[in-house]
Order: sequence, then structure tokens, then C-alpha cells
Amino acid sequence: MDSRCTLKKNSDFRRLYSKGQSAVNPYVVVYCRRNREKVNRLGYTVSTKLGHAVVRNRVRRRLREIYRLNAHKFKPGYDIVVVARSRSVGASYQKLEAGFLNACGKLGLLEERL
RNA sequence: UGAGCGGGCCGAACGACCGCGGGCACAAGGCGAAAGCCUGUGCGUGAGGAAAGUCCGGGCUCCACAGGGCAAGGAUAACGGGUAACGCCCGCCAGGGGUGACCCUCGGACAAGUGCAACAGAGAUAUACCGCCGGCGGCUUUGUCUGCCGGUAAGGGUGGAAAAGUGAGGUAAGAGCUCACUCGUCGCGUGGAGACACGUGGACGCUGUAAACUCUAUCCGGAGCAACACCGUGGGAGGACACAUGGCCGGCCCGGCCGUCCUCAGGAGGUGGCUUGAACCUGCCGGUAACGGCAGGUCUAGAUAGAUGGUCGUUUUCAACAGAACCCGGCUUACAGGCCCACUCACACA
RNA sequence: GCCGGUGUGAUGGAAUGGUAGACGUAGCGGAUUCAAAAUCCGCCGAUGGCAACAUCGUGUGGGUUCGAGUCCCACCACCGGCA
Repeated sequence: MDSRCTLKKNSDFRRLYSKGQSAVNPYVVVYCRRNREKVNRLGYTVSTKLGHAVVRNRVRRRLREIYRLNAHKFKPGYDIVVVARSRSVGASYQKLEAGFLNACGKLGLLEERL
């Protein structure tokens, strides 16, 4: 994954939580905000409340895979933070993908399909 | 065959496509003075038996002391060995459990001193409440009566514990008061490397508690890779130079700030620390074993918002507990399912 | 990743190894009041029981002790600190 496409700093996350737009469903919460780059920058939050390390890793890897396979559908130029909620622990990949894309659609992050 | 007991090992596998971390090589392009960086292609590599809990022991780093001792605080605790070290492991002893294989035990000292032992009970570390016995008295009652003084730990009930146990002698009644046997502690002798075992009338009979203080023996300086070392933006403090010009505050003078260099502290961020090690595999030798020695071979993650996922096919059943973060040795806890070895008991067969 | 701390009725919080829940807050019942507040009295952990009472109860499981909320060991949950 390109390092320019990841959010790292705590301050970036704080800015999105306080000033970004958000969308919620049982699997994820998505925050987003325009940035000045030509690419999207993604950050993932999976807290210890969701489970132990193996569970958290699985959720984060699936979220990252969902974005990788669907990246062509996204509009460029946004900072995006994806926060996993507790329902995403037991969810299948397909359900998680549907939930993620649903939330992004609410925010208007996806390209308008023909 | 069934039931069991002890130990060891594995921890889904293979294939296809897309994708990720690290390494090596390649050469095309871009940036750059260069070193190099980015993109690309190929090869090879990429979590565990517990990676977990952070409970012990070490390495490593910094701080302190720099030699030795004492005190304080903490840890350990039969004995012998293994180990870099350990609170771990092996063997063994004692005690306990099991028909047995085998298992369990925080297993020094209360016989150095101090403390504590609620309630119950007459009495709790020594005790006469009831009882038993003797003496001296008392009497409307001469008793299976009663008062006083004394002896007595056999019997009673309470308690976790009542002062070795059983029997006999003895006595007014009794008592390790005496004797026999037994039990325990200390001493002595023999065996053993030792814990210990066996013997022994030589002495003694002593409540429990040290996961109470304490004593004895041994060990321990403190903090932790978010340690620590280096580079270092902006801003800060001190000193030196300049005090010319210019700018800002100010009506002007005076005054303050803005400059350059050096030093100091600090530390956004970055680099190192970072993986070859008390390492692993195979064989031989020594040892009951833990383990040790020798020879040959192997290189086996190193990230930094933190690399293993998705889709599909086959095998049986779509698999448990679970993810490295400086590194090792252990312990503890979690765990679907499976394999192997040794042994025990019961039954059957030869 | 490392280091440290805390768990007791609904709740805050006491309890020297010796009857567990002192003392508050909240709750329930009663008195007082036309009614409420305040005040006073009583109850107040769970289960069974009409009651008397019995059993279990200090995060969980073991151990030491005659006896553990307390002492020791292991685990669980929660909280805090270190860039």
C-alpha cells in the first residue's frame, strides 16, 4: 500500500472526528473530509473493545481489502477514517463490504454510476 | 479388547488468480552535482505452542556506587545434582493417596525469645467446677446429710488443642509415682555423598501457629528498548561581534525588538539500537535422568497507524486457542482434533 | 510494549485473623401533615420458609489456619501512568 495513502498522525484523526462528515451503520462508522491532494488517504480504527489481536487484525485486513478492490469507484481527494463497530467482528466479508460501501455512498464518496 | 497411567509430537494440507512487509538481483524511465530516492520486473522469504499473562531468571543499555563490610528492604527454604541464572528441571528422602502403572505436598526452626489462640468450657499454658479421698467439726434428722481445711488430674462435659497411649502395680483416693510394651524428641553407634534408615532404657515427655514477629542458611544496587546513542526544523537562554544602514512600536530624543557566530538545555520528526543466538537440525560419546561434550550441516520475520487478506477448486467434517514489536531460559493460563512410544489393571487367546 | 493500582449490599465507603456489612446516600413501610418537603421510628445481600430459622454470600478458584474480607498462590475484570 502506498504510504501516501495512509493517515498516520493522531491529529489527522482528531480533525476528522471533530470536523468531518460521518455516516453510520451497524458495521462501520465512516468519517470523511476533503484534502488538497489528488489521492484519497485512508485510516482505520479498530479498538481493543472489539476483541483480541487476531480478531482486530482480521477486521482491519478485510476493511483494507474492501477498499483495495473498490478503489476505482471512489472519488479522489478525500481523507477517510473507517471505525469498525462491534457487529463487524462476526460479520462475513460480503456483509462488511456492503456496509462499508453503503456508508460511503451516503457520504457521496462514490463516483456517480451511469 | 476394554479401562487407565506417564511422556513426546503435530496444530489443516495442496493448487490457481489478485494484493501486502523485508531482502537480493536486474536493467528501462523520472528526480538529483553525487550518494541515493521513486516507479518497474524477476527470484527467494515472511508469526506461536502458547507469540498471551507479564509471574520469575538472565543478556543488553543508562543512572548510582566504582574496593570491602554492616544495616534496612525483598526473595528462596528437606537432600544431592543440572544450568549463564532461576522461585525452573532431574534424581532421591520423608509424609499422604491409589489394587497398580503412578500421583500429590510453600516440606528449615515454635526444644532460642516475643506475640496470638474468638466463642464454648471449671480451667487455654496452666487450671480443683462437678466428682473421688482424708482430717476436724455441726445436728430436732447420725445420713446416699452438711460446713471448713487439705490431698487428688483416674472419670464428666467444652474445645482445633485439656498436657504421651494401653495394661499392671501402687495408694486413703490418685498421679510416669513405679514397671512392661508402644509413640515422639535429643544423644550415641552402624550404613549412606546427603536428606535419612536401622539399632540403642543413655536422657527427656516439650499444645498449635513462623502463607505472626523473629531466628538460621543462601541470594539480590535501581530503572527499563516508550532504555539508550546520533542527526535535527521552528522557537528559548547565555556569551561574543556589529550598533552602519533599514524596518516596526513611538510626534521626536531616549528605549525595546528584528541580524551573524559560538555554547547550553530542549526534542516536531528521522536514523541506529534490530536480530548469529547460553540458536536450530543430524549423528556419536558420557550420565539413571535433567543435561553435558565432540563432529558435520543450516541461516530461519524484523515491521513502526505496525506486513498473511479476498475469490475459487480438491482432500472428509469449511476447523480449537490464538498474532512477533530488543532478545533468550522457564513458569502459569487458553486450546478443536489427531498421531506415536513406554507401562498398569481386568478379560480372552496362545 | 513496559510499569503501577483497585475489586465488600442499589451506591459512596468502614471493618486488628475471631458474630461480615460500621457510618452515610438512595429505596420501602410507619408517625407527623389537608397534601408534600423537612424531621422522627423501623426495615433494607441472595435462596428456601407463614414464621422461627437454615444454607450460601467480600471479583473467581485453590491453599495456610481451629477460624480468612484480611495472610499466600493462580486467574478474571476495571482504572491509571510512560512517546
